[in-house]
Amino acid sequence: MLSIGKLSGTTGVKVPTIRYYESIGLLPEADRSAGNQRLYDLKAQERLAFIRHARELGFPLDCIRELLSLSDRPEMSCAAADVIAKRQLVSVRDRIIRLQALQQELERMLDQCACGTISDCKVIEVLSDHQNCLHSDHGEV
Amino acid sequence: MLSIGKLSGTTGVKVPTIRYYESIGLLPEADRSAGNQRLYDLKAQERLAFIRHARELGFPLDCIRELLSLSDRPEMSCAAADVIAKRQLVSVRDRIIRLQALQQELERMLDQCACGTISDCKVIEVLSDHQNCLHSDHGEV
DNA sequence: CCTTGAACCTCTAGTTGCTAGAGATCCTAT
DNA sequence: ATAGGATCTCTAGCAACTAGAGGTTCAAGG
Repeated sequence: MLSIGKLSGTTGVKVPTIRYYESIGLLPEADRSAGNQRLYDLKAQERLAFIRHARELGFPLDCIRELLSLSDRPEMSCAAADVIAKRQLVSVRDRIIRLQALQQELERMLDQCACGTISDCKVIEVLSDHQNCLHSDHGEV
Repeated sequence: MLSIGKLSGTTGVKVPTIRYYESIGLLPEADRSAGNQRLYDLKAQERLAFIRHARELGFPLDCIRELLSLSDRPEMSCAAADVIAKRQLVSVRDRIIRLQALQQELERMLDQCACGTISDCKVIEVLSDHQNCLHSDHGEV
């Protein structure tokens, strides 16, 4: 059985984050030592590693919650898991597209700037006047 | 002089967001009508458009605060504005790289999945076992 | 065995950039 | 004059944590 600190060490998830995951029910309530300190077994460790990996892949916590509950039902069809992953892929692709547009806009802005005074700074100018902008709608990134 | 609703209409920034910007000092306190309702002139409108455009380009509010204070000093060198924009460009590029790694990982995960039951679902498997993963560190996206 | 200090505990509050709602007031059009 | 939409202030909530206060427990060294 591992202490929360060791668990943190083996999974790379910070101690307060582990407690946070427990508090929102993503991890089950941990067993406690005589002195009320959390103790974790291998299963908890695997569950946390799963969460961490999914977080690294950008899945929001409620998707992870869903994926975890799916992984507890091995006999079910994996279509639901696929749907979640596909949704995530679409969102990642979308964010890439948007960010690439931003990148171009920022590059253009910087390329044009002769680096004189603020009054003829293209950075400020482009930001001030939407007409100078190639794109009309960026949306959230 | 425009009401907050009209200002919202012309700039595309939602009413509560405008009030929020005022509350955090990004916009100056607006003049008020006899009945205590906010009134905006052209200058306020321009300032808000600036903010909106910078937000669309992904600048965080404290960067925008800095850019706004720069734009108030037209005689200064625009080097500082360039630094902020370059920093933003670096961060955008970095996020693109990370997202592209995620995209590949998700694609690989989905490609491998034969869509049977959860027990042989590659999506769940990849998430469960970091060894199945091409990338070791994704960091925040 | 005792002490020291690191690790742990709970709890609250802060972060970023808003958004949603309650309950009251104002303004405009009929 | 009144109906309704728009505005006002204020609080609370969202994601996904992070930071800090103030107190307890554990493990290693003397």
